[in-house]
Amino acid sequence: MTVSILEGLNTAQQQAVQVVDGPTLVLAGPGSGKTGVLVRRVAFLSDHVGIDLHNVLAVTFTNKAAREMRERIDALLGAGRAAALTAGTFHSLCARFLRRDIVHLSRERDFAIYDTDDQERLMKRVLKDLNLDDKKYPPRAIRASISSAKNELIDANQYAQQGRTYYDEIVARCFVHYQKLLREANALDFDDLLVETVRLFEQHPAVLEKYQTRYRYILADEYQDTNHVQYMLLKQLASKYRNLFVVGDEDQSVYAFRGADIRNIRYFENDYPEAKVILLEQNYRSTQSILDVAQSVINQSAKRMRDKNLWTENDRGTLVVLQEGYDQDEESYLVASEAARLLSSGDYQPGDIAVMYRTNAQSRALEEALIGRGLRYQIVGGTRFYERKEIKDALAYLRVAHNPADNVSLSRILNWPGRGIGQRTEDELGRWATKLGVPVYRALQKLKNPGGEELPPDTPIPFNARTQKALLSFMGLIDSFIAARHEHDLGGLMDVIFRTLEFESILIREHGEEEGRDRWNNVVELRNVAANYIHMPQESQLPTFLEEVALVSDLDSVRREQDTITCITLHQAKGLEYPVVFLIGLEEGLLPHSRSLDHMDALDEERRLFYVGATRAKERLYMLYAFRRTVFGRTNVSQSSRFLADIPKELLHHMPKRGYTDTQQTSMFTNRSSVNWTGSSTRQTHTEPSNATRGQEKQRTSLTANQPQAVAFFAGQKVNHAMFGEGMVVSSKLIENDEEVTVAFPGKGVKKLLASFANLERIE
DNA sequence: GTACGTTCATTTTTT
DNA sequence: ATGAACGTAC
Repeated sequence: MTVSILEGLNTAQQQAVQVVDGPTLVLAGPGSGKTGVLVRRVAFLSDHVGIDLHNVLAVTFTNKAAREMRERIDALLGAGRAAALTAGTFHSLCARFLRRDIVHLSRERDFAIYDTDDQERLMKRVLKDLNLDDKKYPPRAIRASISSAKNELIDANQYAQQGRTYYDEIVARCFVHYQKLLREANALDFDDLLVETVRLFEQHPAVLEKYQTRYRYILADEYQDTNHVQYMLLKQLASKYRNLFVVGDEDQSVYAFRGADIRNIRYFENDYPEAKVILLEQNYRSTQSILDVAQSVINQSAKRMRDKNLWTENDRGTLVVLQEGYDQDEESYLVASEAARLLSSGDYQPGDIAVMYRTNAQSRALEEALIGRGLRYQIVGGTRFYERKEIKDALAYLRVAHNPADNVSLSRILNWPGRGIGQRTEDELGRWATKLGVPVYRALQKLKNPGGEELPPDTPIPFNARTQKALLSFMGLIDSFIAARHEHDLGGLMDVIFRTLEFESILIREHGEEEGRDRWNNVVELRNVAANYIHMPQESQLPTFLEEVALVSDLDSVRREQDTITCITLHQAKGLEYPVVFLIGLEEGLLPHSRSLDHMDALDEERRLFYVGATRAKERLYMLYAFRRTVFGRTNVSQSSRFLADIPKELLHHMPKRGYTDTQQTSMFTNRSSVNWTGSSTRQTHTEPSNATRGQEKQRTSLTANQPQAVAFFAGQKVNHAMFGEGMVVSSKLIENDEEVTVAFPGKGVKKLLASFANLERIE
């Protein structure tokens, strides 16, 4: 039995798998098989050491990783065995702990979980209450400051005490009030989930003891990405048995922006001086060529604690390709062409190919190019499914039905769909509720029943008759949903809500026939998710659903489809691997991102991001950048990424520049509205090219073929015009028997000119 | 209070 | 380029 668990592992891997007791730090390079090690270690503990998996806790980076771990354990040990294992992200685990032991917090059992958007809405309320100008103090920034403070386990009082600047003082005041409103709404934000768990453990040693005893063995993946709270949690949980097994790679630390601290690796060695340190340096994933390129970039990293010596027995493989596109459209066009070429060679399937980029915005041009080629693709992330407006609105109704104190959700739906309750009324309502010291919902209840208990009889109701009527009818709606919650299961409740509101008609009224339908389809998809909860007792369906919706990221639901090309951000790509990888947008300002240019640490993180991207590739790596790029509708000449300069020339196959392939053609023919932006981003895939797209392919081919003879002007060329003076050609294309030249004239703008009329003079 | 037009800010990256 | 936020007109 043990043999099969250790089979095919190298010495270091076997060593890691077989550690029984004591703290262990595994420093694992990319592609070193660390997931396999984690899985087999769990299997080993179970089958060789005889540990009940009920006593094992595995912290993973995504819920998807947890699910995959379970599947692989089942595959190794037999179906169902992994069910006993506790596995999940810090956030889901903490939510579970809190849910179970919430009695210790002086709060009701059920709490709402506020995501970033909810937090920001609440922050707006905070600023309003404190009479602060949200122009001067952007809710986003305040939210971010508070979030980082929480990640450092700094509470509002401490923040107030150690605040130095005036801005800190403002944040401190917001922090205090923000927490107050959160508690009133019976809500915890993302950060609170972790912070409150640490506090729970601090204040109630018995509770901590319970978990310490239960989780005799603890494993944590992606340790380099833990922040301070997470570090504390691990420390608390592991302090009894000290069987903490962490796996990480400082070179792949790319989450400093959310508080991740690489130093946690060093702290680990301080906290557990007896820790075994195991290095996994052999890479099984990539070809030597790819690894060389990745190494040459990461070796320039400013300071690394421990130089790893990554090596592989894999073949050298094909050279890494470097190519410049004229602009982002051509860059994408080149990607699509090469992808199409690889696919037609028969060596690869769409699922073997991934395109990676720094920012989500970069996926647009890419998407158009892929559609233009009729390639199937999926965009991971982007606008996340659960962040779509229609989904959030639908969820808000469910959340209020579950927890009427949830003021943020209530305010979201107060006037959606429009029912004559405007800003004035909402503000008034908020003030009134504050005065009464109750959640808005309770205030509304009093409006409904003025004779009721707590309301002093002489309290004036601050609304006129019409407004009052609107508010009361809203209340009727909410109360009917609250009632429905007890009569129906989750799916039934959704049906009631969507039918009563006439959700579909609202969406169509607001967004028009086509987009409205798309949005409604998203809502239907949400409704379909309810089916997953059908086996649960009715009363726990809604809370469980709401919790999972808040904590499950889109990446968790990525289906690894074999027939779509994956488009994904570098961050999300961490931990994944593909035979073919395109890294696009390798330019100064993008990678490294402009926001990181002034900070050395941030710059280093960008470098690691590059490294992460490059090491996702197994067989073929393409690196692209564009000569010019349009950002915010403004076009600038760009410079290739400084990281490219760190790669020795001989490691690259530098593709010659192509003339400007007139990608304008593609955009012209691509009917933008046919691109479905509203569908669930990870689920939706472009299936087959529309007729229009097919026709376009034909035209495009013939155009490209004729172009060299026919086009007299090309991009980048300098020209002189009688009226506008000197300018530079942006693009040129054939129109019937003439040529339309787009020229940028400095100070005079971009003009479209017909070659036969404009009398353009070429300048060399 | 809403409907429309205009301005303006917006893009890191995520649980 | 796109969408949210603000202003003016009903």
